[in-house]
Amino acid sequence: MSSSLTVQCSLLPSCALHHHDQTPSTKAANFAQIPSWVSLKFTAPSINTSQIESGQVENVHLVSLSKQGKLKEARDFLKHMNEAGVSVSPQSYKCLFEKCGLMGSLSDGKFVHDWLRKTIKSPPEFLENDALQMYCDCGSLSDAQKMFDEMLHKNLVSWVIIISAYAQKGILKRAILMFSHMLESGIRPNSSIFTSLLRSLTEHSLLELGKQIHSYLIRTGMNSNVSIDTSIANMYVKCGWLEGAKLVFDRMADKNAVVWTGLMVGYTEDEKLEEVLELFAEMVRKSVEVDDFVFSIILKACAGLEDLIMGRQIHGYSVKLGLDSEVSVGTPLVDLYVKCANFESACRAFERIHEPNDVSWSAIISGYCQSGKFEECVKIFQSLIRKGVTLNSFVYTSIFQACPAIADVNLGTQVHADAIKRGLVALLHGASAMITMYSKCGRLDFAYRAFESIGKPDTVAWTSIISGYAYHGNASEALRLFHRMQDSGVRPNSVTFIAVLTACSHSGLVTEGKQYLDSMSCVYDVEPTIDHYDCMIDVYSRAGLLQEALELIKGMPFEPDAMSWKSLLGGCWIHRNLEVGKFAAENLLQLDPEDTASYIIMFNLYASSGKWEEAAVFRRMMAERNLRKEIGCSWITVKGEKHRFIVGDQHHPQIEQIYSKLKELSISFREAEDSLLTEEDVLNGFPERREQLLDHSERLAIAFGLISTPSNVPIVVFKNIRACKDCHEFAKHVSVVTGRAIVVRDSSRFHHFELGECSCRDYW
DNA sequence: CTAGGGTTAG
Repeated sequence: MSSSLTVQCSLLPSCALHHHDQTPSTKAANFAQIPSWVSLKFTAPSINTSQIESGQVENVHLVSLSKQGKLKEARDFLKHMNEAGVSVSPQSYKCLFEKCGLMGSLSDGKFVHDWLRKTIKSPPEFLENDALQMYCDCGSLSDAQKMFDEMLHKNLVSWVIIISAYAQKGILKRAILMFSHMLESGIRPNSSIFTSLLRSLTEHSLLELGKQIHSYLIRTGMNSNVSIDTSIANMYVKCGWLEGAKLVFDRMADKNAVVWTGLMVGYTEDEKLEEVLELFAEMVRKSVEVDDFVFSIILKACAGLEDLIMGRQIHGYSVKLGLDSEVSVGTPLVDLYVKCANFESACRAFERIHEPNDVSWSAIISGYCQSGKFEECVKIFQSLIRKGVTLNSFVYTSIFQACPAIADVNLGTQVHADAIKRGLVALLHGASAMITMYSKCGRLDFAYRAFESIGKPDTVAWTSIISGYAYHGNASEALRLFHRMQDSGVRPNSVTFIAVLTACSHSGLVTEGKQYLDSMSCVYDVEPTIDHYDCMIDVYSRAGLLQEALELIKGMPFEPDAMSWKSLLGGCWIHRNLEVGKFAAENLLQLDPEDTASYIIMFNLYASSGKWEEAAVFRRMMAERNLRKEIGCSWITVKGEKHRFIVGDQHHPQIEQIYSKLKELSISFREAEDSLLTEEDVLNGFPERREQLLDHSERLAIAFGLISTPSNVPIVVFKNIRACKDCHEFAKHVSVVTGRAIVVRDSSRFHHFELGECSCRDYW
């Protein structure tokens, strides 16, 4: 232990913590191992004390506490150090101020500042500036201004801090006023103050101030300096004035890779990705030295364009320069291959990275998620947690997406708890993914609580919860939320309307649906797309208004796509309309011959009107085209363990009890007489002869739930395909005779069965 | 000075 302590101490001065990290880095974890009872009078004989300055261990511990964000403990420890006569190093103060600012803890920051003033008569100027920065970071400009006014030794940095703070807060007049005060007070601005100042101008509203600074620099002849011009160009990029940036850029005699990168970032943000490729080509032509930053941005552009060919060329170039194993190049490479749906290459690129960081991990984990490898995605995440690897909020979003895919709400809840512990849950992107996770895992109640816990939900969060209610078949609540969203001043976007129209469609709200579609453009300023028209076709079709649906298909301002015909076809099946069905299926088969829906519905439409020969054609076509992708199955989680069933399953250890339960339940239940072909039958091989539907996977799972869970909890069953009509009726029946609530999530939505009724009101 | 990862839908 003694030697390791010495090593850790020597790490201290150079150990910089990444500012964006919310969690301790792996290096900081070493400091964290120093116990809080660390001796204040350090006299252990085994330690070679001559190598350790007095107070060094205590200061290491103090830094450790502050880096972990344990500010309360740090305050206590300051007192202990004082009592023990150990002095606090400037480095420790610096760390404390930074962390207080980062965490926005004004009270802790003030305490530390008071402590500093109390214990050191004339603190070094840089510490004063750190305290000033802390007040600004905590958002208290009044405290900052007060301190600034009292400061005896204001230097250039002090001015930059306060002026930047006003600029960032959008208090421009004050920032400019302070700037002129600075000039009056005889401070001679050097180029670094301008680069710092310009760096703080990061949004459109600060463009004017940026222009003023720019013109000041021209007037005083301070431009035409590479670093100043670079800063100006990048300021214009960040303030959204790309043309201005380009003007400055074009006039620069010497251009470094930095300004090229900055400009490419600007074009990327403007979604002008082709131009980014051109700029890169120009860089190569002009033999500008490219660095890893250049690769980051150019690879991002390739990823955005899904241009695998160009991406591979640039990948090759980076290998030639020996840069592909750098995180800054390897990570965007991983993302490029993920976005181009080339998971194998993504893995290879990842393995080349020398020291993957949190960003690299989130890129590869998102890759697992996006290529449907949900189980592996979660396993990797769990192993990273076990190893104590630093992760950030981005990873959680991927995990929240994986949870509903593997239908594991327990896992989702654990991940949620873990994210709370790390203080990563408040970030809005993750919160929306979390709402969706809960709703897709069957816990709309938790989804709503998660939604409520967000202080100011944005459009995406609102859309998540509205979709949740639509998905669970509660249209009125979905629409109520949609209006609440507008009342709170949040504007709907294109996806919000998909959710709203879906809610209408699942509840037969035809008039409302049409009104929403028609008002999108003029009232909400959201242009409808083919997807919205498809939703409306679905509304008409489900409601049995097939002619209206057909007219909309013909009259809409888009060419119908596969979804248009699929929605119509679905309606034809619900309302048994063979004529329109034939027309819809012909079109759907042309646009997407792989979609099994056309075959199954057409088979059933013909079969139900007694035309068995015609029906057989579709069955044969489907068999010939070998359209069986995945096996239809259902599963239920009991005591944390997943039990999976397929049709006619005999493998479960309790299979006898399951079947006898099913027989018992079937006594009073009559199967539908025209027994039809279901998706489950098709996916699991065509049955030659239709027998009882007793052994459909959904029923096996429900029966198992009945015999293995307490009677007061709902039975939650997941299946990977759509519920068949008979099983749907069966579930209703079971909910009556057993009095149990049953929840079934099929491939498209949730069904809540209670006392013989389903929340979908037989629309699905 | 400059970079890389994510959210809502049928």
